[in-house]
Amino acid sequence: MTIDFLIKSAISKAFKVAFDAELTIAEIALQETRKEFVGSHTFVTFPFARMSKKSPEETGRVLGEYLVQSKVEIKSFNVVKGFLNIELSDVVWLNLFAAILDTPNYGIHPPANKKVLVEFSSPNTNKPLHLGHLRNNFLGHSISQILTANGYEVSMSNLVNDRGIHICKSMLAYVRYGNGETPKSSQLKGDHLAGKYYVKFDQEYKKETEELILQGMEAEQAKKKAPILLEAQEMLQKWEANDPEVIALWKQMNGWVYAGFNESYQTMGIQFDKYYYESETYLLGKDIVEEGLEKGVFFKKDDGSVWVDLTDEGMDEKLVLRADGTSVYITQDMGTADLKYADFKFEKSVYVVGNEQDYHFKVLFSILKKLGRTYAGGLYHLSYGMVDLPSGKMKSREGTVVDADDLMQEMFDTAEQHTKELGKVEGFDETEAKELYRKLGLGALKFYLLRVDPKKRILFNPQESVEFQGFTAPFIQYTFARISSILRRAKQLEIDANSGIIKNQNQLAAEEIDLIKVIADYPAKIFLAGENMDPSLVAQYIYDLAKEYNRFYTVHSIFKEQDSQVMAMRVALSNQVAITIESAMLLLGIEVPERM
RNA sequence: GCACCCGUAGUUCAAUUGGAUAGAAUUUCAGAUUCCGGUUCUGAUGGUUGGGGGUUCGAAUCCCUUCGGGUGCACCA
Repeated sequence: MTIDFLIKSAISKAFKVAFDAELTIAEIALQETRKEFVGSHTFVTFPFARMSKKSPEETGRVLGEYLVQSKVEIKSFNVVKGFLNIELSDVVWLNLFAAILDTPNYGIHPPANKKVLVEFSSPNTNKPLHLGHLRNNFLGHSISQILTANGYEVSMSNLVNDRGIHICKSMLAYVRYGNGETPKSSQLKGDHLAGKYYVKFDQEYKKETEELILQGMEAEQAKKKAPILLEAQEMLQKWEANDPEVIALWKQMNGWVYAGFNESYQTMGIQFDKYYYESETYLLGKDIVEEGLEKGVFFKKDDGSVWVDLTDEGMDEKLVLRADGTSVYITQDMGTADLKYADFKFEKSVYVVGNEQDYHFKVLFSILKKLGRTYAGGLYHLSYGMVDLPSGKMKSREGTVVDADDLMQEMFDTAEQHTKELGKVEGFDETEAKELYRKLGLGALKFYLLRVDPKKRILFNPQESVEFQGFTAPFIQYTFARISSILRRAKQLEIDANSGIIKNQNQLAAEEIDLIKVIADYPAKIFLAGENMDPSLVAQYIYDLAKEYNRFYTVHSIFKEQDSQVMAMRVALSNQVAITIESAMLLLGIEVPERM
C-alpha cells in the first residue's frame, strides 16, 4: 500500500465518520507540502468546506485529529488556513527507503510491449550540423531514453534530406570550383566540405544576379535568371532522370557528408536504428492522393490540382498534388507516415521538429485522421523553439551560425582548462583525461540545452553555457564524483549497507527525510517527463536531488558517526543518490565521472 | 491582414497544470570547514507576474481587451 493511498483512504473515511459525507478516494488530491511548513503531504480543504459544513480551518483540524488517532503512520498535523499538512512518522520513511534499496532499476518502468518511433535530427546533406541541430538531437535522444524508461520499446529514426535543389547547389559549385578537392586532400570533414561549396554557390549566385541587374534587368527577374541557378535546376532535372554522371557525383558527395555526420553523431553519443532518405521517399504518397479522392477526403480543381479542405477545423484548403501531377512536401509526408507504420507498427510516433512547422504537422495529422489511418491518434509533433544568440537570430547566409563540431570542441577545451586549473587530474593518463573532458564538456552543453521547456526558445549565451556552477551538469557531476569517493572509502572500511540495517532503525534527521522524499519522487518524475515529452523536468529533478544531497552532506558526517547503524544508513543513502543521479542523467544522455 | 506561440527579480529560467508569503541560478555583499573532495554549504539584496477588466474561497496559470516580441500563411522542403 502506498503512502498516498493510505492517507487518501483515511481522509475518505474521516469524511464519512466526522461529517457524514461521501468523498471517494478518486476525488481526493494530495500535494507536496511547501518547504516552509512542517509535513510532507498536504490536503487542501477549501473545496470541501461545503461538504463538511464547517470552515476550511475547522475541516482541516477535524480531519487531522482523526488521521493522527487512527493511523500510527501519521505522526502529526498542522492547519494553515485551508491547508492540512500531514507529517509522517520516521518509520514510514525508513520502510520506504528500505523498499527503494531493494528495487532493482529503481524508477525505471518495466517493458510494457508498447512501441514508439522517435524521428529526429533530419539534416540536409549540403551543410554541416549547427547549434539548432544540437537542440534537436539532444531532445530526440533524451526523449527516447525517457520513453524507454516509461516502458516503451523505442526506435530512433533519422529522415535525411538528401535530394532537391539545395543539394544540387552545392554539387554544382563543387563541379565549377572544386578542382577535385576531397575530404582527404584538404583534411576537411565531408559535411564541412559540402557546406563550403554551398556557401560558394550563394556568393556566385549573388554576383551573377547583381551583374544582370547592372545590365538593366529587373531585380525579381534577375533572381530567377542567374545562369548558375538555371544550371542547378537543370542538374536537378538530370538527377530525377537518373543521369549517370550527376548520380555518381551525388553519391560521392553525399558519401562524404555521411562520413562527416557519423563522426559528429559519435561525438554526441547518438545512434539511430533506422535511416530514411528522401531520395527514396519523395515519390511516395501519390497513391494516397488517389485513395483520398475516392474516399471524398480530397477534391480536384479545374486545373487538375488536388486539395484538401480543412476549413471545418479552422485551417485552410491545402494543396496535396500539383496540377502537373507532381507531389509536394505534405504528399511525401503522408506516404512516409504509412511507410513508417508498416515498418514499425508503433503506438506512438514522435516527430522532433522545430515550431516553425507547427501548422504543417497540424495539417498532416488531420489529413491522416480524415483518411481513417488507425495510427493517426498516436502521432505527436515534439515542437521546440529556436535557439537565439545574444546577437540575434542565426542566419547561415550571414555567417552567424554556430557550428556543432566547433562548439563541441570548444566545450571540451573549456572543460580541460577548468579541470587543469583545479589540478584534479593527477593520476589520469592521456585517454582517461580526454574522456573526462568529453563527459564534462558535452554534459554541460546537453544540460544547458535540455534544462528549459522544449516549447520555449532558448537564448544561447556562450559564456553561460560553459559555466560549471549553479544549475549545470558539472555541478551535478561533481556531486556524483564526491559521492563516488565516499563509496570507495565505505568499501575499504567494509561497511555493510543493506536494507535490513535500515529497518532496524527508528529515527531520521530532517535532512535525511528530505533526501528520501526527493529520491521517492523519481518514478513519478520519469512518468511526468514522458507524458509531457519534456526532459527539462528530469533536469530540474536531478538538480534538486544533488542540492538536497549537498545540504545533507554539510550537516551530517558519515565516517565520524559513532553509531555504526546510522553510518551504514548514510552510506546506503549516499549510494542510492549516486545511483539515481547516474540513472537520471542517462535519461538526458549525459554520463557521470567517478573522479573529476 | 489572418492564424498559432510567448511576455515572470538586472539577466537566464522555475512554479506540483487553479492553491499557501511567486522560487532557483547568476551578479553583488556578508558568513561557514579539527571532516568523507571548497566546482560545496548558509544568509542578505532584488517582483505592481507587460497594462486594464472579469470569473471564485483562491489567478502567473482560465475568459475578454490592449500593448510588445516571435513564427507560419509557396503548385519550396
